[in-house]
Amino acid sequence: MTPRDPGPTRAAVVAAAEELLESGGPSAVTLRAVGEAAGVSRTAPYRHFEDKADLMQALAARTLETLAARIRTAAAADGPRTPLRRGSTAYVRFAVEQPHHYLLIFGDAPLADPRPEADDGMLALRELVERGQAAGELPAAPPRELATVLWATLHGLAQLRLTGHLHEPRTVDGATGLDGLVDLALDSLRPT
Amino acid sequence: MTPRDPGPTRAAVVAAAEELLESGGPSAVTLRAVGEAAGVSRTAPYRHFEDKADLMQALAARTLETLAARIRTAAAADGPRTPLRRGSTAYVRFAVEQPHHYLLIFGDAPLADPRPEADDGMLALRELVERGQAAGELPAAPPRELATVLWATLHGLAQLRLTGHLHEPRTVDGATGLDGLVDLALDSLRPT
DNA sequence: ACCTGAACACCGTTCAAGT
DNA sequence: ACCTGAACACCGTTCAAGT
Repeated sequence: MTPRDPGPTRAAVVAAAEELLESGGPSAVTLRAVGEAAGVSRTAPYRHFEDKADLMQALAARTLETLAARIRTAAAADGPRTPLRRGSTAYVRFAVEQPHHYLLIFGDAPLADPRPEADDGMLALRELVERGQAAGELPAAPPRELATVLWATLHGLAQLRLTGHLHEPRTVDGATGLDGLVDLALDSLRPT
Repeated sequence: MTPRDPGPTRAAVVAAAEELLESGGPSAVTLRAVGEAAGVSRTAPYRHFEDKADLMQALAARTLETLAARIRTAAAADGPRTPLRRGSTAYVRFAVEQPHHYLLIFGDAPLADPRPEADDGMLALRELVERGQAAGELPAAPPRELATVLWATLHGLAQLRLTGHLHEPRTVDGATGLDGLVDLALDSLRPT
């Protein structure tokens, strides 16, 4: 709580940025607003982050971990559907629930650091694919490439929806909206 | 050529914005730069467009038409591959060739007008799907939803690539990079 | 009707100065 | 080492004034 050592200020800055992003979207995250919400001046963040992009990347790293955890938790849960289907649904649901955070990690803005971890952070999807292949749910294509195709499909559905290009998907096969499209995509991916 | 009637100025503004977008990306498209490049003041565009978003939407509409034409032209061409595969490849190639224009129409920025034409502008993809179904290349799912899934996959591959999240896709089955992933996606979509 | 120049309310970032 | 306040170079947009 004491604003002396670097820890609290840095944590307060990150927390302020995260809250502003969630409540007001990316345009609400200005260093002026962040400083005010964190109780410091608008230039104080420069002592803890190189620039604004560096601060946003710290948020992105946290979000990426949360997304991977959601996928793995959903895949590990019980239920009539397969782990592949539960994990895929969890992906698009996370995007819809946290649109600004999702677009922060996979939106247009080129993250300063094109770190491979981001892709390998999508290792959770690779796990889903390998389980799906073992269960005979998916074609016997190279897992890495097949995971990329699955990622692209889930991301495409989510991003088009969040950006307003895909308006209110209709009910498909009893499932509603995006979930139904995810199921349709997985139904269409047949094993060899 | 005479800068008297509204036509030339408006056309010059659009042309200037288009050139700036292609050469310098979205951050280079400022009304000041547009005005200078068009030979008018920076506030002159306000006589022809409501605001900057309105100007960008005029560019987006043109780009959308170009993309649809590319898909249809590729599908109508001759070659060993099917129309579905040629059209799908043409989609991602357009995105890679014109990254800024592609992200203008399907990127994060919510177009002011969430017009249904954008989706129906993707009617070209719907046509591909219906031809693919008739040829026994695709599952017998509802064409509208299947076209959405195809769109999401192609868009996902393109957008992740353009934003740097998908770096240099490896060679897949002899085809290179993104084209190989498009082929893999279509290979995995099996008819019932 | 179209255009201009100054002005306004914002940004991110830099830097000399303080503790 | 950390923080501050003023300053700089940008934005989009508005508006009174000109032709």
